[in-house]
Amino acid sequence: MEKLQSLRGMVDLLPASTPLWQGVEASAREHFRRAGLAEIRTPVMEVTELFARGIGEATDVVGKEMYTFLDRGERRCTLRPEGTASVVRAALQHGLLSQGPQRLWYGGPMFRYERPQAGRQRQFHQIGVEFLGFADPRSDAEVIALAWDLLADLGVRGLALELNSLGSAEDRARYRQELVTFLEARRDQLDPDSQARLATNPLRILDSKDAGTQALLAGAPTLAAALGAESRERFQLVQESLTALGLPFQLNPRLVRGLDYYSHTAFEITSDQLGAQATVCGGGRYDSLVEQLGGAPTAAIGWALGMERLLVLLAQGDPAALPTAPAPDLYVVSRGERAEPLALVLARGLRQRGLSVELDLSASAFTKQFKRADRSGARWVAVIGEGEAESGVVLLRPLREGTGDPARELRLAVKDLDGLRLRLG
RNA sequence: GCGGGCGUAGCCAAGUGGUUAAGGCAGCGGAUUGUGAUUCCGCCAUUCGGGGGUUCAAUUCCCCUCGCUCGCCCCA
Repeated sequence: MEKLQSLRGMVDLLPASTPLWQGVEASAREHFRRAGLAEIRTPVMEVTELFARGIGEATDVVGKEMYTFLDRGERRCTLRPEGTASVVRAALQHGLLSQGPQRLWYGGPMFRYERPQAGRQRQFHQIGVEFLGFADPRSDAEVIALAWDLLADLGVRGLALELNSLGSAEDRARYRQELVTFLEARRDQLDPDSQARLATNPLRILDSKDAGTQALLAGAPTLAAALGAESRERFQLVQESLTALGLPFQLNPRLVRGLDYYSHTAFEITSDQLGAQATVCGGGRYDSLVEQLGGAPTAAIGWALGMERLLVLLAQGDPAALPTAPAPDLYVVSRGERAEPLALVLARGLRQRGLSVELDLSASAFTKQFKRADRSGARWVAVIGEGEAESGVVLLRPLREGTGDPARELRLAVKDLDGLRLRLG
């Protein structure tokens, strides 16, 4: 029989790595708590139209990367490829925005049908932030600082913050026209990918990696020059706020980002330690999305952070700084017909009092049980053998500090759970 | 979707066209039926990702396929 395996690009997170995930999640939660964000959880599946309309038909994500299928009711469904569209949909559906601006965060799996490679899986995980109803340039800085501080707090080094402004929808449309006019005249000098994008998504040509295309772009009209006075001033204010916060950023005029809904501020936090997929966190302003999805015009900005990519960076840092699985407070060994039930009761009683207790269920020789006790990393081992069962007294021996010192061993009544709890705490 | 590299046990890994596929780690059992270092002994791949072909004979050569991996595209 063929071995059953997980689907391509869908990876298991094994016990060895879950403490690290939990550590990152806990840290993110704490940062969000301090900044007054509320968590929102949306379904991993939505009607396809949400993404088609929200992200943009011409984008690669919608065009070729979505997991889309018909359910039993013939509805066209899609596994979410990103979080923003769902969050906006949920906010509109439940009238959240009529209660005022929303500072939200979310986390969870996203799905894109792509060829897996370093830092990219088909099911991957994002933590994201969406500020709905905030137009002030300071909100851009606040949102970006949230990502930056979280990453810094996690100990990630060597990050760069890249920043650009895509201008208003009108600026973009005007620039798009200028760019297309310029490039159409030089179409044959473009690489094939860029030629195709000329019709579908011309701004994306700006961050083409093709050397010839980049050379050509050196003489092209720039996005920065196409920004209207208002957009320019706004971008200036964002930069001033970032500077006031001490965030070092680099202007990257070629930073465009693939999703249609971005406007004004666009940013990425990148690392040169990630291989081809350098972006750990990306985001920007999307002032037109809420309206596009049927709501009132609402300014908004957010970002998403790739968990897998972040973990790659953490793994490159100091291993000792990473969270590992916690050791139990106590390991209980027992042997004998009368002892074993007592050990079971003891373990449960101490757990009910808040201790973490691992119970040896092997019924093997004490030597074996002690080896396991030692390897468990527990601070104490509790021993119940025939003698202890007879007298109703459990032997507690320290396994870490004070180990080997008979004076540090304790003997307490098995039934005195509160007393045991106190000594073991 | 396209290109490169790689698939021998849970992990690392040697190996050869020819009887029983090294070794290490981990695991399990025992030496030690009341005590955790170390050490010692034993067990742990009817099989070399899967299928087909060549051959007297294939893990080894050929083809296909699947998977992993790196890159392109794109994104977190």
